[in-house]
Amino acid sequence: MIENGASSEAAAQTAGDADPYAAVLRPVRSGNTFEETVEKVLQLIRLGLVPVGDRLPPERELADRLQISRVTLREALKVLQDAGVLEVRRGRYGGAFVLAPAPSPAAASGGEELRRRVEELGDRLEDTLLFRQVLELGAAELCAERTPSGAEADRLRQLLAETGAASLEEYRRLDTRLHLAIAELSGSPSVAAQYAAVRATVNDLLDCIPLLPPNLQHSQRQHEELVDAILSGDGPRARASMHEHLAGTAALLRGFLS
Amino acid sequence: MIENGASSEAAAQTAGDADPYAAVLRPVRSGNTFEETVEKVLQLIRLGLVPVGDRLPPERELADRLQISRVTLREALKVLQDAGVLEVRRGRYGGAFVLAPAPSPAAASGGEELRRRVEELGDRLEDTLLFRQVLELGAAELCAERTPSGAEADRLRQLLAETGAASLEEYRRLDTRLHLAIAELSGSPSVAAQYAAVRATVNDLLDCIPLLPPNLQHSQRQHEELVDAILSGDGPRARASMHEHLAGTAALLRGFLS
DNA sequence: CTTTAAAGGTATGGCCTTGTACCATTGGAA
DNA sequence: TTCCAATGGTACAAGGCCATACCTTTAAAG
Repeated sequence: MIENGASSEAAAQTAGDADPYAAVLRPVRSGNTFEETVEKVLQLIRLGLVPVGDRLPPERELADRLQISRVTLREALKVLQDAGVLEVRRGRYGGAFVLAPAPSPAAASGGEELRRRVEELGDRLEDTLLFRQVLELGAAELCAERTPSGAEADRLRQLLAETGAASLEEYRRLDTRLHLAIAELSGSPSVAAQYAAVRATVNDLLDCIPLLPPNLQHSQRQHEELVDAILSGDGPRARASMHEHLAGTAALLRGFLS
Repeated sequence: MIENGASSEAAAQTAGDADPYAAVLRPVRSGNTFEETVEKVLQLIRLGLVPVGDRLPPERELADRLQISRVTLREALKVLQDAGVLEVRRGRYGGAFVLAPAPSPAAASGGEELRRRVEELGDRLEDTLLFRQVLELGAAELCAERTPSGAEADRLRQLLAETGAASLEEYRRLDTRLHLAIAELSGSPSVAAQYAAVRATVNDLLDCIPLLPPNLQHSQRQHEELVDAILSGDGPRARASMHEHLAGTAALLRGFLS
C-alpha cells in the first residue's frame, strides 16, 4: 500500500519534475475577500471600463455581481476613496466616481517607476506576458473563425474607428476596449475574463510609459489589419496580425528585466 | 457630472454590448473556501496526479500549499471520505488514500450519464472547450518555440513512451500527464494552472465514455507527431498537431449538446 | 519491547464575512 | 413645496475560517 505512494514520488523524480502538483496546488484564494475586491474594482478602472469622471455601478449591484456582501464591498471602496482613486457622493444620483489619477512621478520619471514595478512583479512578468499572448492569439483566431456578423461586425468597426480617432490620453483606454471586445467575441467567457485580469496588470505597467504619436499610428495600422482579418474570417492572418501587434509591447517590457 | 455616467451607458448600448463589465464583474469567489478546496482535491484525483491507491500529501502540507487552514482542509477531506473517494488512515505512514471509483452506471449506460453531465454544464461546455483549445494550442506552440533541452526533452519522450505503453485503464491518466507537462513547459505557470482546471472538467466528462483501442492508437500517433514537432522547435506544426488532436474529443462532446 | 517520528484528531478564541434591517442624504418629479 | 426613489451609511447577530496548541495513533527503527 505504501509502495504506491513511494513509487509515484520516485517516478516524478526520475522524470525530472520537482513538483508534480504545481499546477493544482496553488492558493485557493489570493488574500482575503476584501483585497480581491479592491483588485476587481481597480480592474474596472485600469481597463478603462469606467472612465475618469464616471461612476461605478451602485454598491448593491456591485456586491451582487461580485457575490460578496455590501459590507465587504464598502471596505474596499473605503480604501480606494482614502487612496484618492474614488470620490463617493451620497444621495440620489450619487455614487463612487473615478477621479483623475494624481500626476504621479510615473510618466515623468523616464522609466524608473516602470523598472520598479517590473522588478516588483518578478517572475510573474514573464508569466503575464506569455499568458497574455496565449489568450490574445487564441481569441483573435477564434473570433475570426466565427466571423462576426452584422451587429458584432459593426461593433468592431466602430471600436476600431473610435480607437483610431482617439487622443493620446484616451488611446490606452480605447485600445483596451477593442482588445477586450475581441476576447469577448471569441465566444469563451473564460478567455474574456482571464484576458481582462491580465490586461489590467499590463496596463498598470504601460501607464508608466509615455505614449508617442508614431507608436500610436503604427499600432492603429496593426489594428486595422487585425480587424480586417477577423471580418474576413481569416483565422491564421488574425493570429499573425495580433502576434506582430503584441511583439513590440512585450519586447519593451521584457527590456526592464535588467 | 451625471452625463458622463449616462453617456458611457448609452455608448455601450449603441455599440450593442449589453454588459460592458461582464468580463470583470464575476463572482470574486465561487462558493466558500471549503467547496473550492473539495474541487482542488478532486482535481488532483481527476487529473490522475495522485493515482488510485496512492495517498495525498499530508494534511499540513496540503493546507500550506492551498493557503487554507488545516481545519477547513479537513472538512473537505471529510466530505470526500464520506463520498467514498478517499480512505483516511491514522498514524505514521497513514494519510488520505485514493480509492477506486465505485463501478458507477457511467461507462455502462452508453452515454446517458455523459448527456446528463453535459446538460448540467449547460453553456459552460462550449466555454470549456474553447478555453481548453486556446490554452492547449498556445501551450504547444510556446513549448515548441522554446524547444525543450536535454532533461526536459527526455521527460517529454519518457511521458510519450509511457503513454504509448499504457493499458486502457491507465491511458486517460497518462494522456493527461503528457498534456499537462506540455502546458508546464510553455513557461507560463498561469497557462499550466488554467489548463489543469479545465482538463479536470473535461476528464470528468470523458470518464463517462468507454475508450476503444482504435481511438487509443490514433491518439497515440498524434501524440508522437506532436512531440516530434515540439522537439523540432516547429511551433506552427505543434500547434496544428494539437489542433487535430483536440478536434475529435471536442466534436464528440459537442454532439451531446442535443 | 521500547522509542520515536510522522501522520491524523480535537479544542479554543478571535477575526473575517455575511444577511438583514433600517437610517440619512440628495436631487428630480409631481 | 412636497414627495419619492435611488443612493450611500450604520448596526447587529450568526456563521465561516483561521492560527495555535495539544492529543492520539501507528509502524518502522533501534
